[in-house]
Amino acid sequence: MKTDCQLCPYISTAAAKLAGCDLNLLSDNHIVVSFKKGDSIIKQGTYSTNVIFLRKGLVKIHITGPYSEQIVKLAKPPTYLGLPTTMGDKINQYSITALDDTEVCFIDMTTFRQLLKSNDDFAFEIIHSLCRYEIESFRRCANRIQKQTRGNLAEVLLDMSNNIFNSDRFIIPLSQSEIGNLIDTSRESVSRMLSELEKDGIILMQGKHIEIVKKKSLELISQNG
Amino acid sequence: MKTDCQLCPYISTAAAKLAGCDLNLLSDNHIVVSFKKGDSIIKQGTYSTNVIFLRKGLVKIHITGPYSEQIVKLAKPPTYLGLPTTMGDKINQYSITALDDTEVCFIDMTTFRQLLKSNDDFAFEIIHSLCRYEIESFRRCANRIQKQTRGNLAEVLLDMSNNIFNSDRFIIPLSQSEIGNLIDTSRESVSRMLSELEKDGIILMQGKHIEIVKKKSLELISQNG
DNA sequence: GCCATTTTGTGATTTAAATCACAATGCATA
DNA sequence: TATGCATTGTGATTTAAATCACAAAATGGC
Repeated sequence: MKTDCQLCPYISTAAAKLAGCDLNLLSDNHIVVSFKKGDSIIKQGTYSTNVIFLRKGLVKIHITGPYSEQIVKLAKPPTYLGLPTTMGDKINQYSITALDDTEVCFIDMTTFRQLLKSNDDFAFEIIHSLCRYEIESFRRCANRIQKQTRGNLAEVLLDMSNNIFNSDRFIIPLSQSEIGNLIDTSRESVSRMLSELEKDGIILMQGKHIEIVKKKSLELISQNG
Repeated sequence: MKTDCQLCPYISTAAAKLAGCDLNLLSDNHIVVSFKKGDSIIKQGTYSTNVIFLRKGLVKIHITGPYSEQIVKLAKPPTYLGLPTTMGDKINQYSITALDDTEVCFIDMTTFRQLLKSNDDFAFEIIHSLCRYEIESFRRCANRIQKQTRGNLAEVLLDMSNNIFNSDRFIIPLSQSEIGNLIDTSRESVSRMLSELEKDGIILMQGKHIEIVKKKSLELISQNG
């Protein structure tokens, strides 16, 4: 399905810098695709010539580690995905899987490069966001390594609440195994710690439904360990 | 000290894409500065309006974590440093410290942006390298988390041998505490494991001088442990 | 060359969290 | 609605590695 990018409510900061014919070029050279929860959007090791723009939904980025699959981070709209792949050797260096019903634009790489060439502001925005990702990833790594499991779990819950769902009540989009994988701990530990948090009245859980009751306490745990 | 970038033996892949007057612009708007081992090149939290090009030497990038200073990675020439800072809010988001006598170019941010504008290939090279950094950082994080200490230590030694010094004999540019910090383990564990590796005849150590004797074994440990 | 400071080596003890084991619950779909 | 598979909860045990404690070396400045 082609769409007119002029009218797109999900248009990215970078694409917003594109005017007239550049935007038409983008309109003419992309396809919107829907994915259902659990669907694989890109798969590590496969070939790709598209940049992906995540316009709606939620995804996880995961990579094959020395022993097992490792979730690197969650990504929410609006964001470009798969840039490293298309810029480099065209082989996907990581996988992206939908955690929820998701819509993405597949943008032809040649088009994308053309836009970078013809529009400095667009290029600058892309560089800007890549730089932000780098800092985020430094920070995330330092946190995960230095904090204990309790702190990391608290941080993930806060991240979901503050940045992804913008609400204190939401449905956790990951299984406990996946959370464990994301914060580098075992499924059992996640289970135990969620129980503890509930026992302490900090959160309320009902299946995957969660409510953060004492956000301040959770923030303290996130900061102190 | 200003230098003519035309003649620079350390010119970056990106800058190599610049022709004539663009290269003169770069020549006129940068300063080469030398740092001695241990000197701080940029310090987290301070203000900066320069991009840094690492032309000679070796540096560590480190960030203030929730508990302690964390070494994120080592960087060797040729590479740009501090891009995220200058692209974003101008406050350094991490520190860079020389591990050896080092030479860097301070490039004025306005100049750098101008080059990005006027030369697509330059911009594309920058984007390309930022993408590579992102993938590397995903990979590094997955490795550190999944491997046990032995494996991570082996990997760092191999990285130094293969990518930094291009030799099986070199002088370790970090203290054991710093290595511990880099691979997320304690100083004592690093000491113990280096001793073990030596006892097993895999490496030979004399102070900070190290020789990798059985590289194959070290690679096996890096992969499996 | 001497002294202070930093770095390293190694044993003993503690600890956070993994792993194992198994039951219970939820969920999807045939 | 029944059947099977994936997810979750919780106790018991094991384990890798941190921490503590102290001595020995090495390094650097004066």
